[in-house]
Amino acid sequence: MTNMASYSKKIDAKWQCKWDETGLYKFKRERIKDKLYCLEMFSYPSGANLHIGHWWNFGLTDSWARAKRMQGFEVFEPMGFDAFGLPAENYAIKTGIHPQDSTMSNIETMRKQLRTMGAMFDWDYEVVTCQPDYYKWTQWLFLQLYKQGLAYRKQAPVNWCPCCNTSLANEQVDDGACERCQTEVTKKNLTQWFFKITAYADELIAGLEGINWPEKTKTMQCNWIGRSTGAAIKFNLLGPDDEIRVFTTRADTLLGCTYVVLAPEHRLVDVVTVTEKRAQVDEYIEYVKKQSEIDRLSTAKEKTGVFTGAYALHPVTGERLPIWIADYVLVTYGTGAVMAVPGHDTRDYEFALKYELPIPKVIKASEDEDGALPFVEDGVLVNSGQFDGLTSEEARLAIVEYLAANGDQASQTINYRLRDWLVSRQRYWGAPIPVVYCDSCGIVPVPEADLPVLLPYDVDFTPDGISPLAKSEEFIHTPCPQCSKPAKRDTDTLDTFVCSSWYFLRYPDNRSSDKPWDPAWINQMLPVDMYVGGPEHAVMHLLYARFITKALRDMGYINFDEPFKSLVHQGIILGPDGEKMSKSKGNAVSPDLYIEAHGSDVFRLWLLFGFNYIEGGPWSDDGIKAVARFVERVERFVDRAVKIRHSKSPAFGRAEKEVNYVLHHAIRGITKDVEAFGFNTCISRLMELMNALYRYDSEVVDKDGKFIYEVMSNFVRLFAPFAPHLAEELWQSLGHSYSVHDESWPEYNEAALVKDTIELAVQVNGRIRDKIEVASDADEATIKAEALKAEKAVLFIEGMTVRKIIVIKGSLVNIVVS
RNA sequence: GCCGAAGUGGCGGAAUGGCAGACGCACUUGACUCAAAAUCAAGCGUCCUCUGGACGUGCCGGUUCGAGUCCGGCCUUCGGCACCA
Repeated sequence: MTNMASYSKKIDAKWQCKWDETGLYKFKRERIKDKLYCLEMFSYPSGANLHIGHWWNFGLTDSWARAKRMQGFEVFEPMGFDAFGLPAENYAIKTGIHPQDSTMSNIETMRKQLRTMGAMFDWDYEVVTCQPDYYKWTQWLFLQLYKQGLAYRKQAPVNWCPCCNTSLANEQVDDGACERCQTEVTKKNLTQWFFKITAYADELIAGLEGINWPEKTKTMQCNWIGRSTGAAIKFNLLGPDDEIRVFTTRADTLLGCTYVVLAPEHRLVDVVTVTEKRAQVDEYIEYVKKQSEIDRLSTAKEKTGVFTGAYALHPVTGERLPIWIADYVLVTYGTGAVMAVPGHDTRDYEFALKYELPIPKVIKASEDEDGALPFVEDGVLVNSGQFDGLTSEEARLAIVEYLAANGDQASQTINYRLRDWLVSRQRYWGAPIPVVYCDSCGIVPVPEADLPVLLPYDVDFTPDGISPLAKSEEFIHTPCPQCSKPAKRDTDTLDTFVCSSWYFLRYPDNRSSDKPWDPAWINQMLPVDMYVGGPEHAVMHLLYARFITKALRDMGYINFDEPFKSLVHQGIILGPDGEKMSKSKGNAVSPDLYIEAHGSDVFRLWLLFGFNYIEGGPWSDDGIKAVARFVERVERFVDRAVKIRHSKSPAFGRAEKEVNYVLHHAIRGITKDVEAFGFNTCISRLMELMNALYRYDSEVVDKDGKFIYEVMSNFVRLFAPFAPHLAEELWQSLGHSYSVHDESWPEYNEAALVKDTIELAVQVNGRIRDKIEVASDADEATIKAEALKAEKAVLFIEGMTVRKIIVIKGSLVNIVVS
């Protein structure tokens, strides 16, 4: 018996040390030509130990990257921390422990824990977003966007989370509630900084074409951007010299417009409302304000509105159209005003019925059909004067053209659902916005030479809706960079999504101190070849990162258009109860006990084997023992292979051929499956190979020990990405030299996959009746003849006429009879 | 309401239009053992008149020699969008 220690976490530690000492996974910059940038979404340093989600994301992606490394790629797999953000600040409010202190100590814990995972992270390239050497460049990024006019400040009603005490970007509002704490958001009028992501709306859609991302994610981004083509049409007011601009995708229904609706918050409401209606209108606006965002957006709710007493003029007929205000028109979409066509829009229809407004029909399904209203599809125009008889499609062009020619009253337009990205946050634990306000000079960006604008340590961050930095006298007061007169700093911090929208650019050049990165180097290292992270970032982070990349490209700092060439979303491992894991629900499962008991590779193997990576599912440890058993089987067989290694080698016979077949079948399968993150089948193939080896050992008396040793060596190579520590140990036990991870990936041999004889199923009329054994190179005629002789098949053929025989090579024969 | 994905044994899950349930878990039986554990071996979709056969991948239909897979219609679950003009 070879004296090998059986696998445990001691083996993990042993090899982790060795890897560190030998710098095994250090990225070799000179091999840039073969680089493969494999990135996992970096994590927020929360206090607790690593959870299953981290393992699932980092550990399994690492297995993918390890396979790639063995296939000859120089893998760049960095790790870092998205360290700014609310949880640390909230924790501080509760406990008095400063975010800086808790974050840095959490990071230390996580670093240690991540090392025990045994991933290939190259810590030389770590980034920590809350450190001045990182956020200096986050601020730099802000200044570049500002210079380009892509960062601007405006007063607007913004989403406000009363619980987080801060404003939120549109993307951070989920069903009218704060994405983070589920508190209902309210509106607040504030002057805030925005990034002009809308300037890239079209390109953000177009860029989706060329990247290897899940279709679902692309669709989500596309929907989020919400591009719709239509027309802008002007309605002059009766009386005041002003106009209402509306956006519509249905200019063809213009002649059916019987009133115009403004959102209650629309600028013109105040202008048009007549004196007699003023009280009613004001009252209505008050009523709307009191509605919650959720109620306001509910489609189920009955629409309400009020007549302003004013009229607009129909751009074609000149007819007087009453101007209403109603809550079903949103100030945030389009122009905040609509032309109401009750005959052909369900919402306008409902509203018109309720307030007894006329509902004419201007579109028919076809010339001779006459359906009920509202009819919302395209059709043929009627009651539309000169436009009668045109199809909707034709009319959309004709009507806009006519109006354009007639005093520039309309134009073709594209409208987007996407809003500019609000980046100001009234919180402490973030990167300060590098801007100074001077009474004489106005908005003055902090000169790049003065960066970083340091986040002060001693700050009262009690949440009261006022930015904590505003309460720091030492922070706010600064001389104006332009005129040196006393001025004040911006007291808001940047949305943490700003930090994470460029970190992948910093990793490869994380020590650069005079510029954020060296463009020549970054242009070689990027784009990221494989990006793996949760589907919850499908719009927010991934859209922001794409936008920032495109903006930086336009400024000449990088030369590529898309940051992430390929993207995979891992599934979510739920609690054993099928609910999302969370501390408060008490269904969180910690990996630690499993690792303590079985070692990190067994835990990793179980994650790989027990679930589908893309789908995830409820946690269960039912099979972890099976995996531990498998590992023991593997260890025992390594001993066995070493023992019989020098037994005499008979001719390479049937039994050896069978084992060889299973080996090459496994190589082929694993090579293909690992590519698509199909890890569970990879482990299955390895189990099959192990089963075949045991079968051989117990059935064959005259063993070919040298061959079995070779097979086992290949097994360990294939095993290495999935059980990195154990594989090193086994590799050593086999007598090979360090390191198995520097070995090349086995290649399969077509010839080994060709068996001497193969079993074919014999079907009669598509139902399996018998099996036959034929030579694998048998021709069709032979196979047909054999099939017709198959005993059990004959019973079903007798007395029938054979119509056709279909032969599927290597699989089956179907005899069609009648 | 619109868009998309999914639905396979008791369980996790496999199946380029070609032998459904690979690989495991759980379970049953046997070997070894004083016994247990471990290990090894066998069985394990349902039903029946059981050396065989019928049925079977959410439901109903279709295409095909052949459908879990393709097409049409439904049901359920999940995800996204939703008074978006």
